[in-house]
Amino acid sequence: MNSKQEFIEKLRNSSLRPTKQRINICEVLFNRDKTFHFTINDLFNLIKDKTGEKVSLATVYNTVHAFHKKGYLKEIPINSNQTYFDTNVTDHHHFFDVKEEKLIDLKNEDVGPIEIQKSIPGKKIKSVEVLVKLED
Amino acid sequence: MNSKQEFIEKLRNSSLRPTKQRINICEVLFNRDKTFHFTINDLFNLIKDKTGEKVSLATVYNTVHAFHKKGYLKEIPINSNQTYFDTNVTDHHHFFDVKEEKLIDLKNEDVGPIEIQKSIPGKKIKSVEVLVKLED
DNA sequence: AATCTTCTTTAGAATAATTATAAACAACGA
DNA sequence: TCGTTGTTTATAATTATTCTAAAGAAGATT
Repeated sequence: MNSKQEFIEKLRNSSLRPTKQRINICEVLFNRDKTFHFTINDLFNLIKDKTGEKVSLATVYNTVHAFHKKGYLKEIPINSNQTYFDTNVTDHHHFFDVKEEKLIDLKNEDVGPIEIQKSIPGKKIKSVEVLVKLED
Repeated sequence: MNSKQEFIEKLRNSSLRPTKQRINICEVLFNRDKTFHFTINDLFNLIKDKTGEKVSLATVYNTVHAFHKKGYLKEIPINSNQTYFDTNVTDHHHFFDVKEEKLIDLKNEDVGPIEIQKSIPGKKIKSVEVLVKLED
């Protein structure tokens, strides 16, 4: 359980002023035990449901992008009509249940080490992500 | 170099009638030595440039989706505003140069074998894709 | 070849996710 | 408290993709 104080710190670290709206967003994002996979639309709806207060869609977009930039959220590469984010920002991979359109975390130890034996001059590796698509 | 006859076969295999437009699309997609990574918009513009004939955007979408469904094209999971496809439908992975927004093929042997040591009851693995993001 | 049926193409409209705008408002520091 | 700067919001704009319905082309049948 995170406290409001922690959210305020997180926001300040992200150079964001701790406003009522942003704290509500944090409440939904970070006040949980398990990792949370979501689309902006999921989040937008959950804020209304969980806090009883509405935050404008534009603010949800802005805040999520700011957190993403600061590394408090991870963007998951999937081809979907919506962009998925993850509150688990550690190095890890995903299952994607194509039918249910649901993401499931894969712990790093669930996937053997991945060795990339090719390099591109002048470029370095920023991230290595595995997406395992699931079907019935 | 593929011939028009091969395109016609490909189309028939996909339950598509070989029309002038679709053959032009094939010309741009499959008449090449190297693998081709593209967005619908790339393809749309290339058709005009390479064949001198315009094909409507709707037809490009329809045909690409039909080929994708039949396995003649692969969709690459990336978070981008546009969907990327690949003419290389063999099992392989990708570099994505974030700055240039460009894809580069990774041969399967460039990436060690990937072992997934977790399973979800009732689901089976459809695909395993590695995306390596590159930065400067 | 003429005809009929079915599939295809097309322009344009509709949809949906995301981003931009600019005015009202809130947080912060002096 | 006041002034500055950052923030929220509704709404408009943008962009990728899908839908629609009418005109046209392909394939089968005679």
